[in-house]
Amino acid sequence: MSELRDIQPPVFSYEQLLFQLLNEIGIIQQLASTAFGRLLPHGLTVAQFTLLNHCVRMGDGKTPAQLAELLQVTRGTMTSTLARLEKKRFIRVAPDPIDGRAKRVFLTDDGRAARDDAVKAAVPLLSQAHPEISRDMVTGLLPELRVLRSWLDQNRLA
Amino acid sequence: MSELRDIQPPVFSYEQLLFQLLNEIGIIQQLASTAFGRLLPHGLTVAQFTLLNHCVRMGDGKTPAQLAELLQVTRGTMTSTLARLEKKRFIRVAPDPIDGRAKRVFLTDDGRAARDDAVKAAVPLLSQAHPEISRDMVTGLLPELRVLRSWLDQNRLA
DNA sequence: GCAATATAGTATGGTATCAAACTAAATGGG
DNA sequence: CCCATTTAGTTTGATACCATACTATATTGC
Repeated sequence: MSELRDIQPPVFSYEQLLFQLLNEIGIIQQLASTAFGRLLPHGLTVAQFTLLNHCVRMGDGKTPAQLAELLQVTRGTMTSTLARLEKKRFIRVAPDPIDGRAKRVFLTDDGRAARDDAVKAAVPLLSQAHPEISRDMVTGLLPELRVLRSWLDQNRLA
Repeated sequence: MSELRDIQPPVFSYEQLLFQLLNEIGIIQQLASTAFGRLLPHGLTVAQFTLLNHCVRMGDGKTPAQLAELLQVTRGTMTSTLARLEKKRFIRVAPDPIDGRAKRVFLTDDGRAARDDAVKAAVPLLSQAHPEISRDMVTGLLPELRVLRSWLDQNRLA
């Protein structure tokens, strides 16, 4: 049936495919983060949890500017998220003793506990994905998505 | 050097890996959509473009409820996006002749043109990803991410 | 030293988003 | 037929986010 002369050019251009990919990623993000947000305890939002989680896993004591950079949000957004977490007493913000412009962000015991609660609440949801989303699929996707993220990161097109 | 008894258990649990994956996806979404949003013409936002794009590609005349479902946002969000697009005269919203509760959403010529302009503006950005993000990588990722999206979609955990 | 520049953080205004509460219209079971 | 329930859409209040413009402190070049 199929002959050499029947080979068709790609139906989608590279740009169309990449656009579809980013679209798919956008919807996944939306679904995952609303589902996750719904089960977070202590009135935490996804953004707030992300910050607490970062401090637990990567260590606290960073400046707001560093956190904004690492979590890929603007400094204005970080100002707002930090203020909300501080009001909940989940973090403490202290002036930097050396640089008069800067501040330093520290976890409180309550913050650490809230983060642990949130992790506990999330595990059952994540577990449900198995076996439809296999471990191999996840480990296969991760490095490729890291390449994509890293490219976007470098070509910040700002 | 390496012996059978040296085989280690997985360093990360399935849940941790999946969480990392969703995290990566979240950051990619953030970076891509801010970059994309910056170059959209006619004061379009990503959400507004997404709606116009859907109407061009999948046909117009749908109800707000259908659009909300298809684009994975709440009806409240759709109400807001439709109002903004209507104010720009990029869509027209008409009452459904049969169902007195419903409305129908139609593209205007201006809306179609604005969407085309936006696509033209986006292509150079997407092209820049080549060859770091290969076509094969994109075509490889797409079906797997569709599986993930589809799982999230079905288990809406709502 | 000091003026120009860079960097840290904040404030403002606008869009997107959700959840929850609401109105109006359709549908279905006595 | 009518009341209860469902469905379509809107409104409100809150958070997140960006862009832009601003203040204050540091750094650098001369």
